[in-house]
Amino acid sequence: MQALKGFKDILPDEAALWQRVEATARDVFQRFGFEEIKVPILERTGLFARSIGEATDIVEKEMYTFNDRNGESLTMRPEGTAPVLRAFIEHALHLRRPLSRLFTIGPMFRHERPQKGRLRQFHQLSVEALGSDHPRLDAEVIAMARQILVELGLAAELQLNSLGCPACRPAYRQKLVNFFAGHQEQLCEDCRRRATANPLRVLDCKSANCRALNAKAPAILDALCPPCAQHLTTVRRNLDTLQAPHRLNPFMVRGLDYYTRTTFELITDALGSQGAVGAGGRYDSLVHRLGGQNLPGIGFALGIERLVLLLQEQPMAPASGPDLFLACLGEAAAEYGFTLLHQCRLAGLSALMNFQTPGLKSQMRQADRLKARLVLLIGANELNAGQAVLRDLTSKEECQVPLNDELAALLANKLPTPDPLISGL
RNA sequence: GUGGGCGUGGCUCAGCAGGUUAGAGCACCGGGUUGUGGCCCCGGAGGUCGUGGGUUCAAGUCCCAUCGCUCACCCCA
Repeated sequence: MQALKGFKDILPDEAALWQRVEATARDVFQRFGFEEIKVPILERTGLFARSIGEATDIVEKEMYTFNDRNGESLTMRPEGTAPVLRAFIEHALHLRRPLSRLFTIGPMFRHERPQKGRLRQFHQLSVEALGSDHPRLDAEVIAMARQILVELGLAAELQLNSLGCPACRPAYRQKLVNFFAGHQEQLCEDCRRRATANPLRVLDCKSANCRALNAKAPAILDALCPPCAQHLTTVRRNLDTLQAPHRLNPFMVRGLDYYTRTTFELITDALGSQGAVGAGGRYDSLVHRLGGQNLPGIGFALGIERLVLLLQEQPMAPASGPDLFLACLGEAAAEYGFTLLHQCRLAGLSALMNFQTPGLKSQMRQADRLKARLVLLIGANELNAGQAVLRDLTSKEECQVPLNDELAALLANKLPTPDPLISGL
């Protein structure tokens, strides 16, 4: 038995990093006024077909889609925006606040060939801000995405582009089609196909010939209508105000059809061929397209696996172990220790003991390998004397402590330095 | 879907041009005088060499197939 291709178990060591990612993100979300929303993993297939776009790769060949027992076509969500917007519309959240700031954390599914930083079940921090088309919102959301990386101690380049709106993009698209039609022989095989199907895609082709040609192609930034151009300018100015350095990348294209105007990516070179740790953009007509009011919005997603990969490349602080290890010698001591163990836990300590009660040396070694801070030694002598030996594993200091009902509280007081990150949750 | 690399004890790997009981490091368990850890020393447990077929007197080592992992392409967080 083994996990499915592209599906991965997250073992405890790695899970610790996940917790750090989530805790950091939640903290940032909270400060920016974003609230959590939890939505289902399974949705009707039509939701994604309508939102992501019928002709996208995701919808055409990457979705986990199947019929349920009623014959209805269901899909494991390939991204977070569509389900969140569905819930937003279904529960009329726009009536509760003028601007809804939502985030969700969870698994997404795409049937792709796995590679570094890409799995069939992957996880995202997904953010949506609904109800405003103000460029300050763009800047705020983008700055928030960046801030999560900053607070994780990660570096990434922020790239920005605008894809225009229904007023200007179709015309630009046509200009591109015409341009590429006149230079077909200079395009790579893939791009000849893209040139008509999805001409924007040609712009981010990696082949040298295409890139050379792209440099001469009509630029989207020149084709933006005045409102879109103004929007982009203001977003950039606001990003500068927030001291969020960014680079304009007119060749940046998104894989989902619903984006309008602002798009952005957080790029790193440490993830193999997967450059983006996060990406997003504005989608001013999506809520309406999904059957809701005509409400603008903007969102982004950060790939948790990718963030964890980046964190793993950094020097890691050694994991901390339990506060206390109870080394019990003999059955009577173990019996006593088992009760004390529980009292210590109720008093707020993380505590462990070995139920088999092997030799003391063995238990000491175990305590050491667990990275326990204190060891309390209880044997027949201690039970008789009513005093046990408490050893600090780092300082090697030992002292006698009374075996009474106050002991758990006394031990809890001996450890006045809780981890600030954990206690802040 | 396409292409490359790889599949040996829990992990990282070594196994030379095919030849006796398949090794190491880490991790794990035990011991180094009777009740004290981290270093060191000694010992122990743990492997159908991914799977199936084939070649051969003999295959972890060669051939074929298959499965899986991995990296890249496509695409994407």
